[in-house]
Amino acid sequence: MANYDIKHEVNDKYSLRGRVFQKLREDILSGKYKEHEELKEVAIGEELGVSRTPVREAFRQLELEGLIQIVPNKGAYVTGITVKDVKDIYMIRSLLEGLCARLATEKITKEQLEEMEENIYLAEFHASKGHMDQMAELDNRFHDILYEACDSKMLEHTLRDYHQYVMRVRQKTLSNNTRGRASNDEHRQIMEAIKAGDADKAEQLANRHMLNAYDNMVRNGLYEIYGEEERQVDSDDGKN
Amino acid sequence: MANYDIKHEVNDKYSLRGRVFQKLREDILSGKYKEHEELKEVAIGEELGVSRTPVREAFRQLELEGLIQIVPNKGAYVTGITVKDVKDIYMIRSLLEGLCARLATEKITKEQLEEMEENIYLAEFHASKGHMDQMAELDNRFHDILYEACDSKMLEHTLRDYHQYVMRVRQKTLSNNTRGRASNDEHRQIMEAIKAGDADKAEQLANRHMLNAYDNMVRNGLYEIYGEEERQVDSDDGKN
DNA sequence: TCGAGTATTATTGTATACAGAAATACGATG
DNA sequence: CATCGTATTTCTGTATACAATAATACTCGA
Repeated sequence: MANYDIKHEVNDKYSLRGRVFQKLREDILSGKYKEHEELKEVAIGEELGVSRTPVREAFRQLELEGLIQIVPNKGAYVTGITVKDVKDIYMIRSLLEGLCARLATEKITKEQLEEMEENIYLAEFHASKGHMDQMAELDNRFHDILYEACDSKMLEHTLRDYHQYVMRVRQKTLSNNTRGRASNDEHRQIMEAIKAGDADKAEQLANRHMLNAYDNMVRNGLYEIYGEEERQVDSDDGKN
Repeated sequence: MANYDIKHEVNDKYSLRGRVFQKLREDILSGKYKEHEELKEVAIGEELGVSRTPVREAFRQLELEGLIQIVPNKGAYVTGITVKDVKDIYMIRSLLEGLCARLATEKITKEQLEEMEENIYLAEFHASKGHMDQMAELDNRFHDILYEACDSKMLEHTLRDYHQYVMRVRQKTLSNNTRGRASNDEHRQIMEAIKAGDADKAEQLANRHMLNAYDNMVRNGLYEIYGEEERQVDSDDGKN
């Protein structure tokens, strides 16, 4: 039987629809389109030089990703992320990253483990140099490896979704160096627990890692700036 | 600021696309379209008396829901659920339903609590009568209330997705009456913990509720029938 | 001046037409 | 008879045309 297990992210990057989808997602995540902004099919289409058809299809996908909301016969609006959403996501991620680490302890391959070690090593280097961009990228990659390593496409998919979602909040403004190092230290601990085959510890550490990231985010001003629950978040400093 | 919080399930049931989407989802979940079966746009369109446009848009949504997989320039294929997927989902749900119950303990409204009590009461009645259809419906509704009650649209959304996903497996073949009653008993315990404001207990009970449902599913033959990991699941008896 | 009702416009929803890719059938050639 | 290449067919991908709906502007009367 054929293996239909194409990498999820592929999403047809060579079709117009795929490109529109990716472009819009990026623009929403990067903040080009503000919360509650209306996206008009023709306008987007003209901007990207395509007709409404691929735009509409991309819209349907973005809606399911939770990035926009389509009101029938009215329009498509960029969904807002509230402070509470972010909090909820970190709660959920805390549990699921824990589970992921637990599963990864059993399933991780030698290659994945090696890439993890390398990732942590590299991150240390960049931390010492203050290269925040690379830090962020390595951080993302670390979690990605973990997601792959758990060997559960369901869990992987969910975690990726959430991870991507909160990246909206992290945006350009990267975390401060202090959290960057602490985060990397936590990565190392998680890695070592996995390496040692201690699933319980790995789970617990991954769990805390998320909660720490959230705490840090809160301390760094998310709540001070956008205090009220209903307020929308524009950016933050949380380092996961 | 307008409240865009439309009910998630609405999905535009009065547009052609919405109807196509729902119909296809139902047909996939009910097993009318088998795993790996190819869905052709024109065929579906003709069957439902609509053009390809709404069908295509529905396809894009179904893909994101994970029910079909679209291969560019080739076609749309019904995705398979492996036994491992089901297992993973129950693991994930166990954690998240626990969290959901915990949150609900704080946030549940009087109306929701009342509906829950009514639900359990009714389910008891139908259990005694052997009305399996109603039991299944009430079971779904119980979890739905819980999802609403946690007051977290992120969590609610994720749980609904998973819930729907495993319903594919449950399909027509409903659980045996024994599990139905046990399940309802567990619902009652969860409800009572929530009512008593005991979040820890509610979490723990909801947690176990999922694991029990999974165990029951396994005992009822899921693994005996479709023993190998890679095998696709057609149906089962798990009662969540 | 205000408001109800209506015309107008803008935008989404759907159907269809056309283009391009993939699968299949077919036939020439060795 | 096998096989490669090419026509044919069947699909999906995209653009456009048309219909329906919602928002807006306008007119007329009180």
